[in-house]
Amino acid sequence: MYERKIPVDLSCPLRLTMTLIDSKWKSCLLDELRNNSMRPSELHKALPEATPRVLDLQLKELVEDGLVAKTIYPELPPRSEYAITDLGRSLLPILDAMIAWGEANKALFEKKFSSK
Amino acid sequence: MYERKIPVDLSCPLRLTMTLIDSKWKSCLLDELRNNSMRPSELHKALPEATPRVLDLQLKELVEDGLVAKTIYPELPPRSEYAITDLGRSLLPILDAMIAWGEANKALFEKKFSSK
DNA sequence: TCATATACCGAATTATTTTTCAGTATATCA
DNA sequence: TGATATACTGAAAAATAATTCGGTATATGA
Repeated sequence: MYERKIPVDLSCPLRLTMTLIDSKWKSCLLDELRNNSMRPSELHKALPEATPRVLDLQLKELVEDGLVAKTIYPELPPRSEYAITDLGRSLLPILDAMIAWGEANKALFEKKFSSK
Repeated sequence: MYERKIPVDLSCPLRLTMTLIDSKWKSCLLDELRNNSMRPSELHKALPEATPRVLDLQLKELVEDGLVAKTIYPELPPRSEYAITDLGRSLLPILDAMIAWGEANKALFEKKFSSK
């Protein structure tokens, strides 16, 4: 796994919160898990633009950070499930606010980003 | 300026909102500007860990995205000021929620990130 | 036996962001 | 004159994140 060379600054609570969720798919993963536990293959179906690899990597970090819990069922073929934790759930109001903001302002940015 | 090769997906309002603020210093810049317009040198004093270069680059993007407005005073030595716009201000409740979350959960992550 | 589904992992490559460094310009002040 | 402060820029390098590809394992069912 990648070892950071420049340490994250924790003295800024904003940076701390951002650090936990600002990877490409983390916020979407938390949003998907808000209602149900899901298996990796289901998450991939729900977020088809993400490669299974990146979901796997980011789920692992979410688990490390305590926002998501992983359960492995010792079956074959293998089965595992990811569930949001209470800590992860406590971020949902923030995600909800971002979703609402994005919906309210979507039109403003559609043109702008089409070229980006 | 860097030209994106992989386009940003706008169909997800969460991704849209994240995209606008998830650079290293953008959220901190918006937070600094909430009460007063500030000059680049003042912002650098307020965020001493950020290089002037990166603040400059990210301010430019915030201006492009309409979250911050720039005023240039035709004086010498040169003076310019950055102010948060109404659109930028509408993100502050989200930042406030992130700040509150970060403060509430800071202790949990202090050890974890000391090695990261 | 062979293909399938499932979850996972390693490593190389590519994409993106941030840092670093060396500049530009110009009035003011010592 | 020469140092200073201010805002800004270009370009290369370094750091970080994401993508791509190929491989592991194993029971089940054809």
